[in-house]
Amino acid sequence: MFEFLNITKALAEENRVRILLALEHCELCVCQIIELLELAPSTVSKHMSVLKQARLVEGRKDGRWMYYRLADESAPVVVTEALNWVKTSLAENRRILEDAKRLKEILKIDREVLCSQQARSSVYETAQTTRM
Amino acid sequence: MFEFLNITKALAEENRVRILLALEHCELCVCQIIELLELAPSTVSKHMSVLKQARLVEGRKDGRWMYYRLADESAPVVVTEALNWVKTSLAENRRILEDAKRLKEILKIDREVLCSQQARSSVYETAQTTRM
DNA sequence: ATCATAATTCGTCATATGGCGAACTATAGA
DNA sequence: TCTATAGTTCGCCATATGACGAATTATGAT
Repeated sequence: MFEFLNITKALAEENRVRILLALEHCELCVCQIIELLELAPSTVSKHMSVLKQARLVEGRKDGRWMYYRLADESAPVVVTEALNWVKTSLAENRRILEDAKRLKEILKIDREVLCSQQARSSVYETAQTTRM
Repeated sequence: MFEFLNITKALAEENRVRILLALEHCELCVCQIIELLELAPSTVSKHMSVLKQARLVEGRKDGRWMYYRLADESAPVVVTEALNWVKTSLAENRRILEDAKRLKEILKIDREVLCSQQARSSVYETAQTTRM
C-alpha cells in the first residue's frame, strides 16, 4: 500500500505529471525541466525526488548534470502500468501538447547556454527570443 | 488535466483506496463504510464526495440510505482504466484482504442494527462481539 | 405534524505539501 | 588549489487536506 500510495501521491500534482510526460520524449537534465516548468531549481529538485521515490523515474549523474528518465520495463508492474495509464490518458491534453512543443525548442538550446541563462535569471524571456 | 488530477488526488489517500476496493465486492451504504473504516460519518461522507467528484463511484439514494458503487463501463475510459489499475495493483494487499474479511462480517449485520449501534457510539466493539 | 435518524455541510484544528531563497555539496575547469 | 556552477537540502511561509463534532437536511415512522 505504501508503494502504491507513493505512486498516486506523486501523480496527484500537475507539475509532476507534466514532468513525466516530458520525459516520454527523451531523458532530460534538471535545467531543461526547470526551463520547461519555469519553477525554481529547488522546487524541481524536490519534485524529482518524489517521482524517484515512487520509482516512476530513474536518475543518472553525468558530471555536473543530473539526467532523469522514465522508469523502464525493469520497474515494478504497478509502476509501468501507472505510466501507461498516465500516457494514454493525457496524450491529447492541451497543456501537455504545448509542453511538448515548448520542449522541442528548449532542446535546441545548448545546455551550457541554457544553464548560464538561468544563472542570470533571465531564463524565460531569453529562451522566448531564441525561439523565433 | 483537471479530470485526471481529480482522479489521482482521489487515489492519493489510503482510506479512499480502501473504500474503492471494498466497493469491488458490492454496493455499500455509507453506514457500512463507516463501520469498515471506523471513521466519523462526516469524514466518510467527505471521502465519498471526493470519489464521486472524480467519477470513480456513483451514488443512489434509497430512502434514508445512500448507496455507493464503483463506476461502471459507462464511465470515462480514464476512470475505468484507473479502477482496473487500482484493483490489480492491490488485489493481494494485506490491508485490503483484511478489509474484505471484515466486510463479510459487516454485511451479516442487519443494517438497522448497524446504524443504531453507531448512534449509540459503541459501533466497533459491538460489531466485534457480534462477529464471534 | 412531530420525532428519529442517515447522511451531508460547515467550522475548526492539526498536519502535509508546494513554492521560494539561502546554504550546502559535488564536480569541472582554470 | 581555487573558482564557478548544477543540483540538492534546509528553513520558512502560504495553502490544501484529513479528521472531528455541531448544525443542517431529507426522509421514514409514529
